[in-house]
Amino acid sequence: MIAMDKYQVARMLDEIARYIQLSETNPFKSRAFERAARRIETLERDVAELVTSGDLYSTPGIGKGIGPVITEIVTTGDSTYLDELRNQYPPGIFDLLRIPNLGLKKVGILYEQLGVTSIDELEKAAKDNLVAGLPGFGSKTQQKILEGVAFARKRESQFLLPRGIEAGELIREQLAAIDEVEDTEVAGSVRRRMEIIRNVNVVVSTRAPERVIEQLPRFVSDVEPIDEKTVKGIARGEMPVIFHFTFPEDFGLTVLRATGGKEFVAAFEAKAGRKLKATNEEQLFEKAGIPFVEPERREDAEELKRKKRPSLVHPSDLRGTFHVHTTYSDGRNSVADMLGAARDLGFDYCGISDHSVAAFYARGLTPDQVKIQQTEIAREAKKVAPMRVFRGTEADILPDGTMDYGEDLDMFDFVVASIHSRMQMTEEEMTERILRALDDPHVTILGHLTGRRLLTRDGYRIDYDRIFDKVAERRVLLEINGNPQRLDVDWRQVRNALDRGVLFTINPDAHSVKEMGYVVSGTWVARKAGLTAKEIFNTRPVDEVEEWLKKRSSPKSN
DNA sequence: GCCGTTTTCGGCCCGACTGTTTTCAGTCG
Repeated sequence: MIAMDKYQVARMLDEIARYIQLSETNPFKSRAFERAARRIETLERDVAELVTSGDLYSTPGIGKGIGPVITEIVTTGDSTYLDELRNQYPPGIFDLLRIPNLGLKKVGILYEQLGVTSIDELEKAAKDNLVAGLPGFGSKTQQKILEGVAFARKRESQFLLPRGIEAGELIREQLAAIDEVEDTEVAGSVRRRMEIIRNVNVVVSTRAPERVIEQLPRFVSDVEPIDEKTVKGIARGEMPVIFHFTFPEDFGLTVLRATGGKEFVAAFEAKAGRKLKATNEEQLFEKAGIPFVEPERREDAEELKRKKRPSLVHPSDLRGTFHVHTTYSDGRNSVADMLGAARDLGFDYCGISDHSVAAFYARGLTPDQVKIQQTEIAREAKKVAPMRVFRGTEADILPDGTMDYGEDLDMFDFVVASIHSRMQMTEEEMTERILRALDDPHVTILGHLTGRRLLTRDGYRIDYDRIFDKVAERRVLLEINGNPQRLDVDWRQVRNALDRGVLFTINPDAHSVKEMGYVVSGTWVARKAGLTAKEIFNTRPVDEVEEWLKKRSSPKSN
């Protein structure tokens, strides 16, 4: 028996489902595989044991078609069915899904009829006017495809921050193992924790740069010099890495310059007055007589003008969090697993909030299902005591601004109000919609303010001033959504919100145990905006939080 | 492909939007 965990099995079933969608006209066959994947994924027992015990076929959604596929995967680690499907299509066919409004059906047609297997080939076909004549396609679709190709190309040179952090730290470790390297630092936009980056900057302190440069091809490809102190390379075939070489006595200044931003560095150097020798940045600031400025606060020179430096919020300040999904809706892990993850983070409290019934696509819960979940939460809460557990929901703000669940929201300790539908309203309509939701006394937290998906789609347009004023007036918490694809609210808007009296909460919007770590990415936003612990609700002690939530859920106080 | 006190075939399936159609298919959240 090969050791396959349930997630590996589910991934293979999902891949089969995608291939079926490409080729089959019957949408229900692919959906059956997806359903089976979800079933396996949310299994409370070992998938291998399910197979050996013979209970596989009494599992809902698994019959004589999918059952043997799962059995083969679990016993051999492979699927001949999946291999056949893979052989029918070119590798990389799913790359085409990066074009907006291209789904599996259209990709299937493009491949079958025109032999299109890549974005380049798609662009050529569209330019040759071959796409417009296909069934289900027309001239507008062809035009949109060309726009989509341009969109995807632009995105190819941009990356979400975690990719840069991972690449930078890996290279840093590898460099540190070289004898001639005395010190290293990841700098640039990665160190400033910009949400979207174009490259990774690494500063290398050494007496023998040429000896280090010789070894760079071990970590990156396409190594080429930019100038005598700077070398460029490509990590993992996609991420540009810029190496800044320096002697140890100039390490401090080189790190500062390579970290940026331009405006900050210029103001710093003007203030320092001369080129300072320093083996690290702290020493550099000290010699310049300038209190240290955290890298996140260096987008402009404002911080240099300030007399007092705020102590930026740190992940260790967080004592708990809200907005955590479970297998009851679209999360990948059980209530017990998610609470365990919160406890492992050292939290004193955790709020569970699955989707509401209107979020059909995310398997939102009916009120009856909520009752069942709350019974389970109560049971699991005992096991993680003294950590406290709050029973919440991420309820949809409906298009008219009323809240999903209506008066049934009384069932919850807290309510995250979010928009998941009808996102193309005008700014005025969207603002009114959110303002109305904020007037509902059940609402505790306003979730992912703009609904943006970084590198994928812009958020909906809203009147920030009016919404922040209402959030403050209603004493609703404004979520800082820590999912690196969202990081919503944008850090550039935070100061405005703060000035209007808004209180924040850093939430992971976790859909798995691993994503509980998104509370850390949430602090990136807070820190870039200059927030301290006192402006973040979930740095408060659990008794205070419980009291606050109780007050909010009794309508009289509102 | 799965399912069935409406059981072996026909239904499964939310709702808005877009572009393609001339009544609907594909995409998205």
